Amino acid sequence: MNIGEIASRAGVSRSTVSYALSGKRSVSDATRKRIQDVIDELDYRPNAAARALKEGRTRTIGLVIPPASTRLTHMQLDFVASVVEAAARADLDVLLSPSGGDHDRSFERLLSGGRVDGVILMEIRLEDSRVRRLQNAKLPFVGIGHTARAEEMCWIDVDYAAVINQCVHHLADLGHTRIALVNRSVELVAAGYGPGHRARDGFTAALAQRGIQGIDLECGDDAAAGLECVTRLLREHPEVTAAATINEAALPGIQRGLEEAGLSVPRDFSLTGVVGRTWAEEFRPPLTAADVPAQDIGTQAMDLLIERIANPAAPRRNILLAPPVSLRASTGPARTGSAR
Amino acid sequence: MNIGEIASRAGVSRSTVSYALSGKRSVSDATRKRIQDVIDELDYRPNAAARALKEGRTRTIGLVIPPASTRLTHMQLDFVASVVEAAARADLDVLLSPSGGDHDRSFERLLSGGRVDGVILMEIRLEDSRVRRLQNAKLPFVGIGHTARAEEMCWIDVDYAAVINQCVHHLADLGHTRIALVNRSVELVAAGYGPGHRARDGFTAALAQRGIQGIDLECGDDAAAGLECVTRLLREHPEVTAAATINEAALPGIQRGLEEAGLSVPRDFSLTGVVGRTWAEEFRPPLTAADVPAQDIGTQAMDLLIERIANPAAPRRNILLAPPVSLRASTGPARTGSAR
DNA sequence: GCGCCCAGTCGAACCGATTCGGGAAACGGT
DNA sequence: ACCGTTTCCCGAATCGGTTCGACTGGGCGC
Repeated sequence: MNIGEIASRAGVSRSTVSYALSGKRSVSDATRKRIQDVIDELDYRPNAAARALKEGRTRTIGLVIPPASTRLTHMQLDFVASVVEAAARADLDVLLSPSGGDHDRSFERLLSGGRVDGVILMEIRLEDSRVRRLQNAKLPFVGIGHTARAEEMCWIDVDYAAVINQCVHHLADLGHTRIALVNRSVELVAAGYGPGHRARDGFTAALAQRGIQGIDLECGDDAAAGLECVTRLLREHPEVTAAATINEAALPGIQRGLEEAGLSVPRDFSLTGVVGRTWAEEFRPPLTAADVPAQDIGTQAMDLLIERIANPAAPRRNILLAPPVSLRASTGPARTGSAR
Repeated sequence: MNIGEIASRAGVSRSTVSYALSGKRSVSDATRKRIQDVIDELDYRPNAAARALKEGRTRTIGLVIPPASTRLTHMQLDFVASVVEAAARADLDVLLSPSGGDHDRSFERLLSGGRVDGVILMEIRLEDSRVRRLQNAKLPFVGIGHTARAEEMCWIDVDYAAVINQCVHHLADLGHTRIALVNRSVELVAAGYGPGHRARDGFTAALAQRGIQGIDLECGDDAAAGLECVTRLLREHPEVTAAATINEAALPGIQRGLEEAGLSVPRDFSLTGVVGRTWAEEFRPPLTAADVPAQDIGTQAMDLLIERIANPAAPRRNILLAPPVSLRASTGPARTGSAR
């Protein structure tokens, strides 16, 4: 059932049906009604592929998420949800592409013409071949995160350096002098994952500013790794009394590791994170954390993309967010003396 | 840049380029190489819309998720992730449609021709207009969950009745004689949400079998509602010593409510859930729960859909899973006497 | 009464691929 | 030398929409 079928049943030409539907030229009320009746009767819907082919756009955007093997964190999930919601508000559809590496067929398909009008890219590395490939394909895109050359693309990102810097200062204010940074996985950091590097920069800068010492740790992106990481930390560096982390997935494991070591948070050990507000509040105890406005980020990324699709030649805007640290129950004064 | 451009640069016809790419007819090695060189040089990719139009399929499936306003539970997220992963393995793309109600434009778009080859539907209600609309549109689909008439569609589902039944028997075995069921939200249950109704059925059946009494509660789908719900439960029914729930989103609130009431799990109060294994193990204390194999469900749903797309006339298969209850640390013997 | 404009409609071209029928050349067998 | 195959390639039709140019008739101003 196509537009020709509707046209012949309504006794008009195909173009008239098209104009009746789009309203781009006037059609008499009588004709419009006749056409609408036929459409309702047959439950006709225009073919999206044909329309996309002719119009040269699909009203669909691609969302590149971390590969399926890694579980999404709450924050990433909030990104995805808010992008999807923002897209729905703009009457756009979202095509999901789980791809991190260079050779993902799913990403490859995204690049082909007539598939999506634009792309939102997550989990960007400092050097990321996907950026160049999107540029080559002349596909408008926006990053949640950015590469080493900030000006080469349009993005919105969390200022991990500033955020971790604040966390360390907060812990130092509480009297902690030996602080650990629990980073993302060693593979990810080695691959040049931006937040990992920037968090480390903010960490070492803050340590220097306060004249204190820190331990810099990578940790796998799941609870088991968090448990193993914190256990090792407590064994090898018993002097450490606080940790700052950007690794949300490891937090439940860190929590359990402290518990198993007989340490109470925040009495014996202080912990800060970089997570969404809801999750920080559900954490036991509620987590002192930089509350990342994940919803806003997704929405704004979508806005940037829509703007970029409408006008690809416009200057590339960047948005850097440094959410303040919200004090909750997971940080407290450093224990004096050798309580442990 | 289209196939004609490639053809003229390589000095062949458009059809030859097409055959060189698809391999559906033989092309001489020399010609193929010439064409490939041009393609590599220009970084040509066939237009997906044109291909979809001609071939009559898109190699894309639609995934209907709960509307964006509701946060996905871990289990739902696992469904989504595993569907996406299974799709990627089959070289299919996934189009996300956040829609629950009857008038979602996003769902409406999914029904139009040339958009997706099939659909996976989540959060199905006992009477769900989307099922009929998909049938009318002659779009192959598979439900994760099912309607009141099991035979009208192809689905895979968790047997909530059996699972809750088992949970109640487990609690009764431990000596609990006053047990609560924490269901999903009152709106969802009123709207005929299947798992809500089936859980209640399994609950009342088990109570009758054991000759004990229960409290049947609806609870909103978030932590705040869980907190409020359990607080009310403890106030109005202080004799209750255990709860079974299918409401994953409420669990953190339930946990906090018990804590605030000074009750320790499982010493003073036992709790069972229906959640994914990973999350059950991360819960504090680890949750006695029916471990829903969410990954498998997503994968199998995808398999069912692929089968259904290949052969729409095949009989509609149904899969009902009743994962056994894994005993963890959140359930224990009922306290005797009036400990509270 | 004449010319003009506008609303309403149609026919045809076009978007960029796939695919079928057929033709030319090469090749092998007798 | 002739005929039948096979190999390789081309041209044209097709998928289902959108859109441009053109045509028709009615209303209006002068």
